[in-house]
Amino acid sequence: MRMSEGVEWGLHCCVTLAWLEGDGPVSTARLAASFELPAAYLNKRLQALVRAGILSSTPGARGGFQLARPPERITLMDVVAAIEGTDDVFRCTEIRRKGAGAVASGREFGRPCGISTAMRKAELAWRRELAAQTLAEVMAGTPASAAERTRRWFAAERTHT
Amino acid sequence: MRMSEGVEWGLHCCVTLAWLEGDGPVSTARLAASFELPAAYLNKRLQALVRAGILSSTPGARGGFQLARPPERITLMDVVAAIEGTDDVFRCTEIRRKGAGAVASGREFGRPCGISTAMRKAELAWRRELAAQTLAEVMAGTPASAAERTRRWFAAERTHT
DNA sequence: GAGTGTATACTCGGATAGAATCTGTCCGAGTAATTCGGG
DNA sequence: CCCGAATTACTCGGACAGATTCTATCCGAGTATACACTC
Repeated sequence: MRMSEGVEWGLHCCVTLAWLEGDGPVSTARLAASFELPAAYLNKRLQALVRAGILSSTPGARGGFQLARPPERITLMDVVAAIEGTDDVFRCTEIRRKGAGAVASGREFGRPCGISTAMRKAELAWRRELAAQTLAEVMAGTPASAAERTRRWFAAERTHT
Repeated sequence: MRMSEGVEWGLHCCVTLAWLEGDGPVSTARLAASFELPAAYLNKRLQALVRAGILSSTPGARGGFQLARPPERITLMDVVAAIEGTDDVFRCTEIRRKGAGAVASGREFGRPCGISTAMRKAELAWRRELAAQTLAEVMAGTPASAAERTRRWFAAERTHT
């Protein structure tokens, strides 16, 4: 079980877009170049973030992506849900009803099985923790030099293109 | 991202083995039949639980699997770790060092990136919750009729084979 | 200089292909209980 | 009745195949800007 790489990409791109706020939209190609990622594939993930309302995209020349709302109002849960989907990680397939359980009175299965609820409980703790952390808080924990360097890199890119 | 079905299988098998404690080892074939699962594949997962020290296996005729320790001392985390492995779900690939970050002073990357630590924090909450729940507690939440029915099913199997 | 048409630079979405992982099957080797045959 | 060999019923582990998901690429369509060209 592993989380898609797209989550890491999406989070880093959101942080970058936050640092570049006010410079107008940033194209997929430049974002991809800044992390050495495949542009077409990254674009698919950014589109998912747009559908989730985290980014906004502007088509046409000098178009691209920018944050749809301030980083204080974007949680890690938002980004993970947008890219990984909202399905439970543990999916109960109700094997308790098969075989030995097939002869049981249907009434016994009125409530979800204890295993399913226990797993869900742990998963909710994970989601709660993700929802408690905003992009702004994560950004606050990174050195200012990184933000500054990123801004310079994109400014340079813009001129010599 | 989804958890392997083997976790559900493993948990249900552990609960069943706990209910059948004292009846001696239970073979893969009978466990598989009781949930209508493919025996050979289930066996692989049970082996993983043995390697993790959760189950013990006895080879030879009338062999099979049984719990290696009481269900009070088996947590959901134990079972998940045995089957899914102990790798982090979110794996940081350090894309911050690529492209725009390549020119940065190496000193800036002394600490892990904020995104990585934030994701890890959420994951630890998940693991903590899994480790807090024992198999015995999960069993306590299931109706006694299910335990009784399971015991009867296995007793019947044993006689007419 | 204003208006128009064309080129350009993007996003968007689908189709598709390759790689990795998950699920499932099969077989040979090892081990212990059971059964059978000979003394 | 006892001992030993063959049979049986399991686990263990690897090799392998199919299905699903992840990663990646490509292309056509739509849209907005920039540029050039005409009047």
